[in-house]
Amino acid sequence: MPNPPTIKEIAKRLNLAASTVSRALHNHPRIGLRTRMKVQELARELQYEPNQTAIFFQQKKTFTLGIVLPELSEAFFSAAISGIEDTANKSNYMVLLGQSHDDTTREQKIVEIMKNHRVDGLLVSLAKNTVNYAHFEMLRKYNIPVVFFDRIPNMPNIHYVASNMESGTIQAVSFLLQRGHRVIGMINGPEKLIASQQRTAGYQKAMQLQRLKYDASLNINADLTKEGTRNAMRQLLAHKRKITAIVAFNDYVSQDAVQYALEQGLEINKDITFVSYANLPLSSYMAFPPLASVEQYPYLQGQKATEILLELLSGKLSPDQYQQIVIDSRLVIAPAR
Amino acid sequence: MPNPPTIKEIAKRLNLAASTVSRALHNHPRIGLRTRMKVQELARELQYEPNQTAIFFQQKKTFTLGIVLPELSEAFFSAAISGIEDTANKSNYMVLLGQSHDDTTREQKIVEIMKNHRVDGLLVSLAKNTVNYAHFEMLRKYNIPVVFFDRIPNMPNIHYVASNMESGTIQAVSFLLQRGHRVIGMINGPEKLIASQQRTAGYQKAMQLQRLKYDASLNINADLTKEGTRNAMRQLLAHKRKITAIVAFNDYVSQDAVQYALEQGLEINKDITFVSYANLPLSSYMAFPPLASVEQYPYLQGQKATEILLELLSGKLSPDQYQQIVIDSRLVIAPAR
DNA sequence: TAAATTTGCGCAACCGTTTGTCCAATCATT
DNA sequence: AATGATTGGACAAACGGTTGCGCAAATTTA
Repeated sequence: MPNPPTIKEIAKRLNLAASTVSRALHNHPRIGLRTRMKVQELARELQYEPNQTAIFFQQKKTFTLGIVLPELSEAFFSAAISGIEDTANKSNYMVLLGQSHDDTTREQKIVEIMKNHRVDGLLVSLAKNTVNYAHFEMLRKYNIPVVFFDRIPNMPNIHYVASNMESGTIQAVSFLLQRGHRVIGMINGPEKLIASQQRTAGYQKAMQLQRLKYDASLNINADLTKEGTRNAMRQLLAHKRKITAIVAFNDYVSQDAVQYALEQGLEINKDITFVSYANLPLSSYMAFPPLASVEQYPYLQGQKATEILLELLSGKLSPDQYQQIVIDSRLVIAPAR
Repeated sequence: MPNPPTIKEIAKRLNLAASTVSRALHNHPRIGLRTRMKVQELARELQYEPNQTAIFFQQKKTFTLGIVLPELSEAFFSAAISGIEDTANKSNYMVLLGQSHDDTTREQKIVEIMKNHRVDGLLVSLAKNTVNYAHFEMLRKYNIPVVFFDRIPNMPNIHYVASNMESGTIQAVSFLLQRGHRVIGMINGPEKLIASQQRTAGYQKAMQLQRLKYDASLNINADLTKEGTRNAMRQLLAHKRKITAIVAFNDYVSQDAVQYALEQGLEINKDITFVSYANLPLSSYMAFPPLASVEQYPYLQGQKATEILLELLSGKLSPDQYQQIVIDSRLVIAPAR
């Protein structure tokens, strides 16, 4: 009811200067033990709480991190944000959220609002179609550091954390080869995507490791839609060589592919085996989960990205020491069930 | 590079008082048109942006809403937060996020930090085990309004939005009755949960509508763990009456139950049929998705809750006009596949 | 033409906290 | 005992913007 107690209030009651009270509360050595105790006691008694907005204003700092990402309903991002939040909280930072819903315009607007809210820094995973990065460049002028994660811009001089699909893909293909599969199809993503290129590279290298020939016609670029996946499957199943295993771009694609295979009368894990990349946490509930899955460590990515941002903010890292962390993906074999 | 322009800066250049500039920028009628124009032009030229932290401080308002919920990786909540965010953004509010991970201690800490960050209001869905509400009561002292959603406290005089499981349950059971099922099992949640009681009530009413007798021994309270579900299934399948359909507490429970049924050699949708409550967006990828599912409208709940909070903040709603919105759940029949 | 209004803007206080500087009193040094 | 060093605290400005009030000039009214 009465206004929340302020430092001035405490100062007045104790016949001290506000500055003294402030210092006393911060255990400043220049303040005598006796007054320090008196101040702290009264503060406790009055349930004094520093007014953060005043501090933010005064310090030009809000202890708030802005997060811009496409879509929380995607498991990858909801895991990533947990990593972000946990890490931020440890350093007493809060997390301001904005979903772009994969819309560049929304993304721009969110960045603008967050800038106005004076977030100390930004963690960003790009909207699918964002190709113009002006709204991020602009932040340099305001000295707001940005760390990108997972979906990173094609731009030099940025901080980012991303996962490299190559390592996981090598492992995935090797896993299949080891199990005797020789003709392995790949339902890949759009060709321009770095993630697709990495998958291709992984496929090639895995074959090379076994001194086997890489057959590009087994590697199909699809568009990640259900129809696109079905078309890719059609192609693959019609291939002159008999395909016994398929590496799918992600779990969604994998499921669509499985469905198609079932329709064609194939028996999963017998006639044809699937390996995928983990986007889903619920694979244990899926009808035919992939036999193995490439883990991309979303939590870890969020964590790393946040750590970098925090170091940037604390000055431990200078803004032009561009951090570009690549987290190797890794194959995880599904537990038998 | 030079510090961002301030009102004072503009005032100095134009030989005006800061107050005049401020009013000019706000189109205050007492400021002459000519000076108003001059000010606005220079502001544009200098790319003046009001310092929000200064405004927050001065106005004692942050245009920030705190969201406390258990777990974003649960589809229900990630949908809810979309509703929250979209609604908040429309009114130029930002959203500060905190996950309790279903831990009451974390929940308390988050609320504390958010209070210190001076959020204008809070949207809360309780951690599973929270039974003490002191950390929310405390907010009244600070005049921070709270609107609960979905997981609401058992406490009078609060604002909340929740869904009523009764209506959906009536529809679910009726759906099964209509399809000829006469002995319908229910795997319910913990007895104390309001949501469980609503399910029971719905079950009873649906039977009553058809002048059928409600058999309590068909309605099992389980604990939502996999093991609990399996025990419930054991009981149900051992029931003296032959159960042909089951209403499961949610999709997770449903899947565990399906798994058990399969192990027992039952054929899904023939020997036994499942109906559930939608927590998962991915039912289309599940092996045996429930035949129908009760929709709880998470997006809508988030939206409604936010609207109430915003009205509370704008004064359109007085804090003691307790809003208690119940959204009826509704059965959604799964598309054939 | 004098009085009453209106118009347009400046002054100053204020929001709560932090921090650089200055001053007085106390203490130690020689 | 005079000087210097240390201690403990006060003063005031600053962060950027808002707002109540006052006041002069311009305008209208009687």
